[in-house]
Amino acid sequence: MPDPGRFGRNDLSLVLLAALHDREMYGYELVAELRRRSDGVFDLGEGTVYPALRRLERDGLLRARWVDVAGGPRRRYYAPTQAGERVLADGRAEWRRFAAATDAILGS
Amino acid sequence: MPDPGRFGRNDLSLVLLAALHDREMYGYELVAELRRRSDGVFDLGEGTVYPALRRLERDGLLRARWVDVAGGPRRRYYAPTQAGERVLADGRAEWRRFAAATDAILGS
DNA sequence: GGTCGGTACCTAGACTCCCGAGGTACTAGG
DNA sequence: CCTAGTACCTCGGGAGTCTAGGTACCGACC
Repeated sequence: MPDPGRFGRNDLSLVLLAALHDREMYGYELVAELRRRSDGVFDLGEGTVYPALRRLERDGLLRARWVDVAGGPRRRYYAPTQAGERVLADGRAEWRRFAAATDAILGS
Repeated sequence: MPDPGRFGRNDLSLVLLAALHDREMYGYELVAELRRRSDGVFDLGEGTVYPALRRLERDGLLRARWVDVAGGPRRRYYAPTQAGERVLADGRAEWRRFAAATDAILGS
């Protein structure tokens, strides 16, 4: 389980949970989707995303299923579990407080 | 030099630079000031802050000076260098893009 | 046929760095 | 004395990001 309260950590987990909350996706798709939706800011390597997805699965926050695709490699689709949804909700609140605090220090 | 563009990294460095941009401070004071200004969100241990300050100094982003105080331990005051101010300015822009991207994924 | 690029997954290792736990030293108060 | 406060520091663990690779299959191009 991600450790809220640490500094600037686990933002990626939270972003992944949020994206997968909106729509079930597989890793490779997720990378492209995050790049698109973030306007290029989140340009993540696969070596970042795949381990993160497996951690979230290991921690019971995502469930995964393999899907065979004709004419291409099989895909591993991820979606949040109930626990994942809870962590997401908490994480959203946490993020808002963190962002507000950072804004307060950085100035607008 | 902090590496902008990485995910959830070096946020602390940026916050420290910003706080010290507003006013020269020493480490112990900085911890209290960040806690105050962030409404308790940034409750950092000294084991977090002192090494971060030394890293920033090592990288030429902060300059430090010792100040003797009557009736108490001496203090090490920090202020951003010119390079530090540049990194701060870049970091502010970077933070805004990062926060906007995160908000875009998390939803409001 | 061979090569290239795209899709889709994965691991290993380096590196950063946050944080908890401890340690030093001096002051002031009970 | 002993505790609490000020003020600095280091060490080690552990988590997590990223670069750099590797596997495998497909289709297209020359």
